[in-house]
Amino acid sequence: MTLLPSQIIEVAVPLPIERTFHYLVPSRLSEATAPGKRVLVPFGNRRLTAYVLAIVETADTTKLKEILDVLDDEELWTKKELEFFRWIASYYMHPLGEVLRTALPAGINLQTRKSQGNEDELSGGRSVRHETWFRAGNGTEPQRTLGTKAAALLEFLRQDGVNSAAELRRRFGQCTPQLKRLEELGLVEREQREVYRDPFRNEASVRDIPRVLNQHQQTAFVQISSSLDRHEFSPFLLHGVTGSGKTEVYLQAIAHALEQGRNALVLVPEISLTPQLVYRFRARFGGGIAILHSGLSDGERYDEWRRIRRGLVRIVIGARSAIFAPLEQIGIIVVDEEHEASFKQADNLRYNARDLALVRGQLEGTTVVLGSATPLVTTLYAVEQGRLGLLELPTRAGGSRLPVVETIAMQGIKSTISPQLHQSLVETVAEGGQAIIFLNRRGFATFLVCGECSQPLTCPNCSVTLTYHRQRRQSVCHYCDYAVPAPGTCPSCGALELKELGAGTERVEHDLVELLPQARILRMDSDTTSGKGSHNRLLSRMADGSADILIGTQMITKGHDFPGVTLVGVISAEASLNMPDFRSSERTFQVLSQVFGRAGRGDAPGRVLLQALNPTHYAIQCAINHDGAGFYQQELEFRRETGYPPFAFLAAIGISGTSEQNVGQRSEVTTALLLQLKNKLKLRIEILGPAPAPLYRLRGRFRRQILLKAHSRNDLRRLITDWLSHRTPPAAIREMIDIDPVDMM
DNA sequence: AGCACGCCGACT
DNA sequence: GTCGGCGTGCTC
Repeated sequence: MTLLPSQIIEVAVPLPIERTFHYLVPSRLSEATAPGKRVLVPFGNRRLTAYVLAIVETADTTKLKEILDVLDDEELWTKKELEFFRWIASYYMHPLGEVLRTALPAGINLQTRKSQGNEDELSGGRSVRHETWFRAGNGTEPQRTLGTKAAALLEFLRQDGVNSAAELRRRFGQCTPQLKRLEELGLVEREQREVYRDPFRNEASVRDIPRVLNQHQQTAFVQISSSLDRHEFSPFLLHGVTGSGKTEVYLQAIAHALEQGRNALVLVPEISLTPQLVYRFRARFGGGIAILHSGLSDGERYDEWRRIRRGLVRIVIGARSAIFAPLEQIGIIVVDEEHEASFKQADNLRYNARDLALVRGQLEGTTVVLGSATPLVTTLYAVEQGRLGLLELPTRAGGSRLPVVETIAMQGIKSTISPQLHQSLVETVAEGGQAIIFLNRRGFATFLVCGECSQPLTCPNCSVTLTYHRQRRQSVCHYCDYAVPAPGTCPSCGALELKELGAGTERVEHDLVELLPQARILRMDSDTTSGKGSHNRLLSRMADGSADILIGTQMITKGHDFPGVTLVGVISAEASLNMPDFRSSERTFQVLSQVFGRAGRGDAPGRVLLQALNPTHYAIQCAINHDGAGFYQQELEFRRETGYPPFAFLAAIGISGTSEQNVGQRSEVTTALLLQLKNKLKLRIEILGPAPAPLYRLRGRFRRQILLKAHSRNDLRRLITDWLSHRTPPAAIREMIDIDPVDMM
């Protein structure tokens, strides 16, 4: 008797372990086993889901265990997709098993549980919903035993073919006994079909036809479609001012890909905020669209995933995680508003979907379109370097003008609302118009700024502005609890006058209620939109004219248009410049540009009043003058001088401890390590924030970020690999962000 | 991530 | 004399 050599497979487990593992496949399962499927494996004294990566030829067979089961009938991923996930795992230094788990819809995995004794049970694993369908069978009809309802049912099934139980019930009322009887007689047959829970089940769709493109749109479209015809990786930046008709270009480019028999993947920042975009896609293309976003239930998400996997979907629209959608034959990947920070996943696997779109596009040989009115500095640099093609839409499709922005220097003005803005608000409300007040700070808090040199009081440890607590007469750092008594003089220039600045939305609301007691005022920020649907409720109150003034944070710059708004006020436009982030000027420029774009959307150009203590910063000036080119030029100059991206590579490394008690110890180890690395590798190391004590308690899990900067990708990689191979490495050092993968192409 | 093994303080 | 803290190491 010859013993067949057992099949050996390589698997990844969804645990923070870098290694992969080998298992034996018993012959009864060898047929069913394939790369891209999940298997149930014994692991330690547990059992868990593992992902089959490959069938391997040789391995040390001595201490291998056998897999227990194969969990999928069909492969979850293709070879190409597995390659993509391997790339991600290596690039973000994240265990492959965890990458694969995050790429899967929630709830699909079998949970790990104890396996002592025999009553241990498998939990988890999303159920597939089944529905019963009936068709006419070929049994012979008995005389007179069929009731009228049964006869009618049979007749209907013979005429109409296969029908679902739900449909039959809708037509014939309660008919289960009759169907059962017919089935016994062999006159009907029953089958089980999978149902896909459709989140749009109840939405009627209106047809939408392609619009005539203007000259710029046409040029962009021609370039994209000819790149589609070439069937190779070609990345573009679609740089179009607000209202320039980027969406129409996407739609027609996607239509072209569909004509080629290829599919389209569309990434949007926050899909719940862009219902009109989804609506337009559905109106244009009808069915065959899958929508993936956070509002879906686990079941719906799983169903959409399966529809995509089975090729029932031609277009996938979704937020960042949609980059993992199991769509095959992709012709085009669109990343709308590519500059948006929400494309970054901020925990666990810290990927940037915008970057991954380029990587996937390269792996699959597709066209990639990054669209934005205010692209990332990095993106424009890539254009400059010839790594991205540039498509420009410099004019608004409707021909409306960008608004004229008036600046109000706040030097010497005590209140949060300047007299000019106050006056304009009074007039606007009196004329029955609406106004938006924008500021990028929540709450009531203030900080101290020198009236002479405009330097804010900052924390010596964390370089964030200190929050001024009026009652305590203290300035406090909300990161590290550093506190100083409110000083009488400016620490940088010695001037005597320090003023309170940086009022939040709450404070502005409070002040406006006092200034305009008659006006109906709304506030929209993350504090007022936490409830489900509250976001839409606020927006509709603005839309139907039952509010006069909307105060809000960045949130109001996204999603809905406000056609009734004739006045936009910007409070402390420079506040976001004080963030401890090398991109603070980039963010400021982007946000202000968006706010201004919002102002000019209606028929009238709209009026913008911009309040700032010191509006001379180039980010503010360029936004005011709608001078994108000027901003990018100056910003690149600044980046070059300071050695920030795109001229250097950055990684943020998180060190996490498991409990509050060992935090102190861990952070000491960490600091020592950091100093070693700094000296040994001559790397610049910037600490973004010292262990923020209040955060330990908040999160139960300590996390501290350290920004590592290297002058080449290899330096950075070596640095982190060295660190990881250190004898006693701090746990979980595997978070890399902000490395632009375009540079790899 | 779990979970076992292993070594030092206050308790039935 | 034990119970139990978390530090360290391993999982095919």
